[in-house]
Amino acid sequence: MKKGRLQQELQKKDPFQSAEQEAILNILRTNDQFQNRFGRLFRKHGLTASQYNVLRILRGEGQPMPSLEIAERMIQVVPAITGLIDRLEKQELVSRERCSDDRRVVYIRITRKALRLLKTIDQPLTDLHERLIGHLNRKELKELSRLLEKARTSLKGIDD
Amino acid sequence: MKKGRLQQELQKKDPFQSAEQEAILNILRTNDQFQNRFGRLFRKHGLTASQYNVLRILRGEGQPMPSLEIAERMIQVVPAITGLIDRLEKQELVSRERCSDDRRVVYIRITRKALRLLKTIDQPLTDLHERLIGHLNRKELKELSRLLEKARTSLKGIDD
DNA sequence: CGCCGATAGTTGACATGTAATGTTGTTCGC
DNA sequence: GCGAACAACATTACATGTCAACTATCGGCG
Repeated sequence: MKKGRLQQELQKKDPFQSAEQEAILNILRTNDQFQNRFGRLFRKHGLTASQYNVLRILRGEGQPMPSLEIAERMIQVVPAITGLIDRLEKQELVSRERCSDDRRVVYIRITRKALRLLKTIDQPLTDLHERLIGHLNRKELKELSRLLEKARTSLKGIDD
Repeated sequence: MKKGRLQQELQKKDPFQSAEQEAILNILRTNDQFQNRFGRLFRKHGLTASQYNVLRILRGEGQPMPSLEIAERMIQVVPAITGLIDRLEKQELVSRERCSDDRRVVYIRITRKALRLLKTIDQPLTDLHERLIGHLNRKELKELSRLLEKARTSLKGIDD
């Protein structure tokens, strides 16, 4: 894919301006396209990607957990969780339970209905994973994970 | 291709049983965290990431282009573009121009104000790229890009 | 000409993400 | 213990992304 003349002038350096930029654009682009596929799969089961993530976290935890802890694991800002839980509750996929010790805390519990739903998604999701990057061999997959993990190490300590 | 029952059983136990899943989660997670940083940077300049992308595409093209072409390059569905352009127009960063040949087509033109704005973002953005993955050496960056590009090749022909 | 299917955009309803602000309920210093 | 700082959520306002359905054109074809 060619870059526009103007852009090349403004960023006079390598063809791609920098290997850094190229790598980052590749991450963003790959993510977008993968997210698209996952979104479609989840939608077929009546969920959105975020909703699925909440449920997956709850199942993984194995017991009710506070909203904030869920938010934390989702790398997301807090306010979004409230509405997310609202909608999941409306579908009877989770329930809210006030903690009696500390009445500020709301525990979120996954329902059996949700567990059944997740079970129907497990296999199609695994298949999708396989189709999306199953053509990379094991060594490539490991290397990809290693590089991405290394990339994220820069995030510690950058506040701005 | 389908995996055997063996893999299915293994799959249920350890969340990271497959290297595929691990790699995909790494992509999603890295993307989230990077997007966060970029979002903050753009916001400081009064833009969102999507808005910046539209402007960057227009600058790269060097001339007015139809809405749908912008949407296409952004991997996004069409309707989102309309609102995006609306808000950019309100900020006087782009202007709409009906094509006289084919009156269905709307050309989007970037304004000088927007070009000036982009110029003030160029350097901070380059710096951010550098901070985010500058700690990977050139060989690693190239390999990362190669793997991600290879990963995306699976997207052709999957309609599901 | 006049109708039909395709194309380019727009609009509406809804889920989500972000920031800023408000509400309770807790805890801690004095 | 009492009041202020704190913590856990909720609420509001706004930008964006998704799908479905609609409008305005365009291009052919009879």
